[in-house]
Amino acid sequence: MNSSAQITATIDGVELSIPQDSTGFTLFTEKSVVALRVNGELRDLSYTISQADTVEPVHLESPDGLNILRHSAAHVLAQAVQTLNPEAKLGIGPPIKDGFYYDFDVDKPFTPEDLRALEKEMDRIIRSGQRFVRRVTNDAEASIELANEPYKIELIGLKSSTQDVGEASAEVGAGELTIYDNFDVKADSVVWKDLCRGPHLPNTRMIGNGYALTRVAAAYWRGNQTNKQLQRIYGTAWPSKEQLREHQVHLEEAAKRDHRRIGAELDLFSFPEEIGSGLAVFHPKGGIIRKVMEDYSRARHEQSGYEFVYSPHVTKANLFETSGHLEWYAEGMFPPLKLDEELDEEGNVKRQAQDYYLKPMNCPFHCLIYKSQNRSYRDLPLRMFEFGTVYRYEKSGVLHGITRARGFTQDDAHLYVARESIGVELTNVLNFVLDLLRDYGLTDFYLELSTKEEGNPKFVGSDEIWKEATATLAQVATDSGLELVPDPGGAAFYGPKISVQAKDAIGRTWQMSTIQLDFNLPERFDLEYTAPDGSKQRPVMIHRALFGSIERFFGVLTEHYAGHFPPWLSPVQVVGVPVADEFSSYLHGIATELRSSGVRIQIDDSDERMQKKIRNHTLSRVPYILIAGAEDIANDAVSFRFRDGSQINGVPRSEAIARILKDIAEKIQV
RNA sequence: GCCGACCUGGCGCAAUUGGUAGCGCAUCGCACUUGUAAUGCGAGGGUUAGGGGUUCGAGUCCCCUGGUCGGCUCCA
Repeated sequence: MNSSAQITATIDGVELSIPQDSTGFTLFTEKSVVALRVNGELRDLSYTISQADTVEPVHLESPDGLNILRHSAAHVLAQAVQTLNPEAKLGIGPPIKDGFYYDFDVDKPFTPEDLRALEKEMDRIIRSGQRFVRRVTNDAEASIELANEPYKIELIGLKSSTQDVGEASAEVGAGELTIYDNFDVKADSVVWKDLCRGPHLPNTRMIGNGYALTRVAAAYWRGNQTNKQLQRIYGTAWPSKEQLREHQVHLEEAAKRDHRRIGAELDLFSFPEEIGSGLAVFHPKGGIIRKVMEDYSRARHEQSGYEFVYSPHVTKANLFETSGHLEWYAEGMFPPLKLDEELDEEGNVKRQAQDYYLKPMNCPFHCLIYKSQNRSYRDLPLRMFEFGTVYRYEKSGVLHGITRARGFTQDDAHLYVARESIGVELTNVLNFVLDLLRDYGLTDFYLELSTKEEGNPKFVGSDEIWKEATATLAQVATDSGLELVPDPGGAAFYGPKISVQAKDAIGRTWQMSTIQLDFNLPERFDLEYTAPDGSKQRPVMIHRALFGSIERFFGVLTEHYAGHFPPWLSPVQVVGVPVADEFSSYLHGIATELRSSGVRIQIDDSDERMQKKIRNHTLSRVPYILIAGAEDIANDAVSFRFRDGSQINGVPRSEAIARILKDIAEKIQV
């Protein structure tokens, strides 16, 4: 056998001489390599290496590898759908976090039974070991070949017109237009094909059994509300069945922590249908948690130089005309109340109605407070804080328990600062925010910096001030030492912002606090202060919410702790369980002592058995159960039982009391 | 707002092809007086989210309204 000509390429970081017809298959024989990265581009394993290429293997377990796995699974799903329903038209089918989806235009929506049938068909396709074969085509040929796929034709058109194809980049992305053929070796023929940029796994068999179809939902074609709705099937896919199972366990864990479920279980809050969608009432237990949160927040704000203000829930339209909300936020507001209209006998308007609106935001009110007197540079920074209840007419489909509601209370503050002190003030605010979040038990953060989109005329304020403010925000963020993720173009039209993203106990990320600069409202309200040189200057406003909304933060904490609130937040901090009735007066004595220090303690002297009491109070997440019987009393002691079932027996009474008080005071989780 | 699924005593669930609402927990009463996750017995409680329709008959079928859930879109 002749040795073929050699070429030189960098393979996995090493420069090697390799046969000139080398492909990923010949270079990497480990089964875990599913694709290649050639000169930075993802390629199929079958890609032929050229002279001077830099080639790296893509392992199945890597982020790229997982995406390829999931993308290939999406293809198999689409093939299964068209096998079972040849009339189904293909939309797009990209990989997403943990899985994939594929959109279809079908006459009848899919049912859960359809999903089971589709999984069966997918299994068959996977087991049949079809090869994914890449084929380069062109607009004209592809259009003929895919004449029955109107959505794909549209994508081809978009690609050639170089429009932004958004999520559809998985199908037609940059570069050549390609089709992937599914080649069935046994049948010796192409059994299915899809317009796709690739790359794919070499073979359907590699998808294995670590996948599942999860749900169906409608989705607008190309994400545009004015387009037709397609039926979307979501799936999840993993390198192994075990990893799939792990993922499912994680979802179950998340479901167990769902604040809507825990809120009902622990009797924290509810959404009575009589009140209306997205409007919650807090029950006594939820009320305690909320009050403690608010009290602590107030105390901290007080220490940090904030002044407390209050504003009404309704206002005449005029205020929101000045602020601009009616111009650009009207659809997020409840419709106006029309007041004081008077008609004469003929029904003609004698006196025109006044429109009043429920406030969707507090800032305009605070601007009026600012304006209530002439301000000096000596007054700045002026920090106004309010637990301001706002009402927003969220679309019915977006409501989600207490984290996305129609009425909620923001821990809102507006800081009016001189331009030159923005940096100092922002640093203070960010430190304040992080410090307070840590007190509530969130410790894992990163920051997101949302900046102006260059060249977009919607942004108000001079380039100069944007530049300066953005640089200041970036500096402050960098100084915090936290990871900073840029969000270019994500700024509001009126100013850049930093948002704090917090990870919860099971690794989910929640957007928490936002710190937002505003060049717009000071302008609209014509806010001024007198500078040392006697000139009138315009302050900059910083909007800042720490919890975002108390309700939302409450929901996040509920999920973070899975209802096991730390003692300082627990509605009932201690329950005393006597072994028998005769011991309850001893526990009442301890309760009196604890209660005088503000501890929320109850003695359960109902006539249930003590085992039952322990079960009940454990299920209701009481941090400390104090048990006392003859033994304990003899030693002037008490026995602790914790939520996890662990216990410490015979703790001297004074020690027990000291421990409880200390844990509460230091906000320790138990 | 759009698509789909769903709504049965306080909570979680059940009720063959439409045949006239059951269970567990919780609640109340009685007994038991207990050492670490459910003591026993008994009782009360729903006309099936609200309204309309089809039918001899509707929790089951159809329509409208409200609400919930999963997505889409939205969350300056």
